Amino acid sequence: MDATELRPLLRELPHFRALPADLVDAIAGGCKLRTLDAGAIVFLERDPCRAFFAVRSGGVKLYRSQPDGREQVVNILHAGATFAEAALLTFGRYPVSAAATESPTELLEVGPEPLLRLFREDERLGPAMVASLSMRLVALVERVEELSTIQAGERLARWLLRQPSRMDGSTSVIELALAKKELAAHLAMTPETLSRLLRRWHEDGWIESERATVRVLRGERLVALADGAADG
Amino acid sequence: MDATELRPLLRELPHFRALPADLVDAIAGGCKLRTLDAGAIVFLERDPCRAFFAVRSGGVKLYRSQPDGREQVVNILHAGATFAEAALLTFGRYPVSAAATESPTELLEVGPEPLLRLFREDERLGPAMVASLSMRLVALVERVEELSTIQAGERLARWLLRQPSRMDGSTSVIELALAKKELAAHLAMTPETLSRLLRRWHEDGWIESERATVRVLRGERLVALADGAADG
DNA sequence: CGGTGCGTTGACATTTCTCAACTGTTGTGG
DNA sequence: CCACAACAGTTGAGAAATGTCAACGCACCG
Repeated sequence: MDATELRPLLRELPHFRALPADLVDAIAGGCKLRTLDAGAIVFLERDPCRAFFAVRSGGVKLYRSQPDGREQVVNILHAGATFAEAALLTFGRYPVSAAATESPTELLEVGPEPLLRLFREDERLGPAMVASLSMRLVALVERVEELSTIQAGERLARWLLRQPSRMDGSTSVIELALAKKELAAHLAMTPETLSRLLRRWHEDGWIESERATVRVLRGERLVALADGAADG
Repeated sequence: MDATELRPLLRELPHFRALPADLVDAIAGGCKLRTLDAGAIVFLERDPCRAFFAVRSGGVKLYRSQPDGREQVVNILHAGATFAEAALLTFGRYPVSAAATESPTELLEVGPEPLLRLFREDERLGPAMVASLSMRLVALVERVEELSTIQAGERLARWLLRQPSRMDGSTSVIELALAKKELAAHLAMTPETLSRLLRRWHEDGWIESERATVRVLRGERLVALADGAADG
């Protein structure tokens, strides 16, 4: 895998999309490709930060291990996403742990030198990274907003509304990118509660749920729930 | 208020701390000082972004208005904090609303031109802003982690542990920077639940709570709760 | 001194969790 | 290719935490 093959990959990343070819080539020279099995650890929180990563295929979860042994999943990333670039530029230590969730998962590993050099040499990289960090910040703010809502059904409705969906006639179809167990944790509820919510909405006749697919027959119900309507 | 008076103020800001004096002077020339009463709106979400702000005195809350009229407080800022700088560089629109919470609240308003010029001219500003954004990102991740915990007492314990405190003998004293009503909203619980938790812990004899002051007599109880121990 | 709003308390309703059992799917090894 | 193990998901019953509603005290501000 040489720089020629890596270049189109890098150009897909939000941080580098706007950069000229020669700079992308420069950074491609410092990359390594890692292939992981599900469960493999990329790094642990508090590890010294040696590189940042881009997901080429598969999936990666970022999580924090809690003192009682539970783990809190902070984010789940798929192809095209990058992570830990901020840690590389600032803290020197990773603030979260990262592990692959699929087999195989291919990661592009970018060391500090090319990135730091780039940062100095191209003044467009700074604003680009600020932009991409800002978008994550906004996404996190939305997640906080979502979690601050007290009713479990409202949290789920809000989450569903923010998922990418395709239309099939008048029903919108959402493919769950997470296992239901993980989705439940993400929404601060138990898998049982998630299961019961989906069942109740199904019995009320306005969603269909099969495997990892949710079909919303009446979107206005979802919006009403997300806006705080009691779910009767 | 001329650049000479503004300079020491700017040097206190995380983004500009490391910059040489001449650049700070340059940016100080583009600043305005605004004095607000409690409740005054600084900007509304979706407003076009004209400037970013630094808090000189008083307090500012960032919040999102929800469709049903409730408002979700995203953050509360005091002297030394900056906000909206990322929006200024990237989105063109504010993602949240901002309003003063105290009378008087003094804000330093920094327009886009000096900041953008600085960004181009000094390659240290980019990494500095990335660093400061990263710290906010980490703080938000911690808040998500906090909110993802199901037990209200555990959420409160975690929040208390992250607050600045001064030691008084073997007890740590925490001054609440928020009204209890707002703290409850911040922790996704009702004011009643917050009140009952503090009372129960007081009856159990390991905290004292008066007005906006909480004295933790036995810190290990707090840590145990934050680590997921049942609160009996 | 009277209002306005925060904070507290109690009684009650409800949601949500916990625990346990069961089902279905997936992947593995014989 | 089948049997079996492991695990996600579902369901039910009961318990516990937390929200709701209403009333009251208390501080702060005009």
